[in-house]
Amino acid sequence: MNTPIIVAIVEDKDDIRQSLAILVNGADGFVCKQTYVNAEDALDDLTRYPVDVVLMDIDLPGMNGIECVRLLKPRHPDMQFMMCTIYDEEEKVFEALKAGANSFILKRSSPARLLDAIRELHDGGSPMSSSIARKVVGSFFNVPAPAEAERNTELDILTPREREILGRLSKGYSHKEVADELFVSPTTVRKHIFNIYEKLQVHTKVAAVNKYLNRTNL
Amino acid sequence: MNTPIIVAIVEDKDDIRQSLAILVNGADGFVCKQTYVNAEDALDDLTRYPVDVVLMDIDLPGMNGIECVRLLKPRHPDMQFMMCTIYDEEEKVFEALKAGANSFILKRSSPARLLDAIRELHDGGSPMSSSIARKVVGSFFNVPAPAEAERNTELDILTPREREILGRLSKGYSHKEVADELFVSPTTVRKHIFNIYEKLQVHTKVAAVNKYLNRTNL
DNA sequence: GGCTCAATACTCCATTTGTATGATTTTTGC
DNA sequence: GCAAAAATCATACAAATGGAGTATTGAGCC
Repeated sequence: MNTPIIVAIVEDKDDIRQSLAILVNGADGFVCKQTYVNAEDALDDLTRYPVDVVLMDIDLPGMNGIECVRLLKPRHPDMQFMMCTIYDEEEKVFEALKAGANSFILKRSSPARLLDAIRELHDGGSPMSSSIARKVVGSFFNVPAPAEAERNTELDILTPREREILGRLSKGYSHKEVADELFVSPTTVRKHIFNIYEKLQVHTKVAAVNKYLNRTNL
Repeated sequence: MNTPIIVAIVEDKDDIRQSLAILVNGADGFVCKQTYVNAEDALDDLTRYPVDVVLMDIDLPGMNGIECVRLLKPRHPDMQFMMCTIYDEEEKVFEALKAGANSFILKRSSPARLLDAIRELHDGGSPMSSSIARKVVGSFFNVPAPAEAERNTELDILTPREREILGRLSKGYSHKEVADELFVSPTTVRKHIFNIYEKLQVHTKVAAVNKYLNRTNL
């Protein structure tokens, strides 16, 4: 046995998370030292301390597992994400695939099957529960139009001008730089920003930009 | 065991075809009375006498297995096609999926796995060898493969502590809030942030967070 | 006409942040 | 054990930012 497969678990339910950890740690060739009860913690920690395979629950309090994958995958393309779900909800599956998930299993899968799946995933496969695979396979038959991304309705309450300014803030511009670009006074920009903060219920640039970029609950 | 799953086999190589038939007929709940050595015969016969599941070789003399599926599937939408192939050739996989194939397995799969797969297929699943699934899954996530070479190496030059602080900044925290969370003085946090700015070549929080979140090209 | 809203603009003030310089203690790699 | 890297803290100053109040103009609506 050479180096074990390093596994992380993101699952809010205590019993399930612990069972999974025990299963993984009890098997030869696997080790799991990183478990998380929510996506926020996982995102933060896994960015800094990547692992080989992440077992990610989809339905998490706060940020869901799919969002978490969407943020983590670009940072660590080699990290493999196995989505764990109770039901094979169609939309979720495709959403997760687009976010960069590599594998899908139903929680009712047997322990042996789960371990096999982790190994397969680590070896470059994409193990999937077959009912989920059916949905994916079926999507090819009817040439699906790539669904457009879900918008953030919060931004709708902003005026066009406010969105324009917020967009520039998201690039890291200062008040003055935005003002120069839009040919208005810095005071005006500040007033707009103040109004934006009120509408979005934030108090800092970074928080506002997070909402603008749909990263509301990092 | 109620009604057995009726299986047909389309495979030009005598030894493989016969082994498969023996395997299927020897197992409880399966029966295979229809085997074909080419796509033309299968097309003709299966049109008149449909079965539950068809094990279809892709590389056949004359008409290939994919063409055969393309013609048969519309006539019998409930008939399930399991493509059997030696290599997981990418183009072939997608071509077959579009033709209406439901399942994919590599010929080197174990007999037990094959029988499981047939049963799953009949039960509405789409069992796939995981390396094939990987191709399918990968087709959804269109990151031009920053596999290893051109990763976001910028974050690698940060120390763990710096990444930790940057992570908190990305949530919209102020210097003081970060300091309180990490039990250090605000001065220390500011020093870290300053060092981060130098390494990332930025001068504001928003710009740093953008790099952290890989959003360089807004 | 009167009303509302968006966009523009100003002032004043307190706080936060960015930059610079310097220093001490821990950790880590060889 | 030593040298390098990382983490810690301090002081100081200038710039940027967040917050509050006020005001003018023009567009659209009833």
